[in-house]
Amino acid sequence: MARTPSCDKSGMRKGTWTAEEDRKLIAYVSRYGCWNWRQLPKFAGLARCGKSCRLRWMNYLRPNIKRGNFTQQEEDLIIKMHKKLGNRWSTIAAELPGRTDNEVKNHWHTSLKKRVQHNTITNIEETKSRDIAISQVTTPASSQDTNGPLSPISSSSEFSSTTYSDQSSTHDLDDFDFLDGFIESMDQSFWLDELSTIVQDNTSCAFLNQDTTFLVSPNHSSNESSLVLDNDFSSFLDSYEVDSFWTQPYEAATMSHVLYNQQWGCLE
DNA sequence: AACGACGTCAACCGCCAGTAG
DNA sequence: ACTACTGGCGGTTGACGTCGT
Repeated sequence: MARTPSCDKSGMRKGTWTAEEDRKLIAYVSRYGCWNWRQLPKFAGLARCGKSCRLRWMNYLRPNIKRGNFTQQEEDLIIKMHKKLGNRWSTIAAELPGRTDNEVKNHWHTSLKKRVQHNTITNIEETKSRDIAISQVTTPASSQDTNGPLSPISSSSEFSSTTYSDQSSTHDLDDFDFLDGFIESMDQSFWLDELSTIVQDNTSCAFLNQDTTFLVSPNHSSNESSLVLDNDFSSFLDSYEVDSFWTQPYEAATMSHVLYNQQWGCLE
């Protein structure tokens, strides 16, 4: 069986995201989470591949993303960690609350790399000057004052302390406060209450088993309401020993957020 | 005003590791 | 052990804005 392409060439939008697409993605992920990025666009009503949605959410729409210029402290930390780790952008970004790996990577390539290269060249030149000065000092004919304001040694020391200062990071590594709030507002009782209401109203297709509560569609109505279990609905029912179910259609979005087990798996 | 060079950054692409069946 | 699939990562691209001539 051929592997399905990560992005469907036909009908999938590419390029810059519109405000409407952003709104749909925010609304969906904020409420239902990222239970499956590949399936998510269908439920969120987006003509995008899952990969594109994930990227947009992670790099731009996710709460607590810090926009704007990098602070001196952030830049120092990036330079220091890049020197230590290389191009491990996600690891570096993890030390910068609110910054994404993409943002850190871009900032490195557009700004910091040049600065570091320039400083390295400057440092080499200063080292050469210092060596020359030292050789002149050790020459019997020389009587220069090496502690003067233009001393290469003091200059090099200044470079070292300002550019590669080894400041210990005091960042709070727990950058997922928004998820804490998300979980608090959507605990298990929330889901069960929500579902019990639906079931009582008998307006949706749902079924229950001992451990898990699902809301599903048997593919009898519109395409929109039968996205997950179309192909193997009967075996799915069998596998969960369904006690009862209803066959009215419901909105696809409703179904997806009731799959709370996947929800917890995503957030853990 | 027009144009090209350059900088920025959102987004895409391909690859890889982990996982489930 | 193998295959299919997913999320994540880093490299790269291209659209857009800014600046200098």
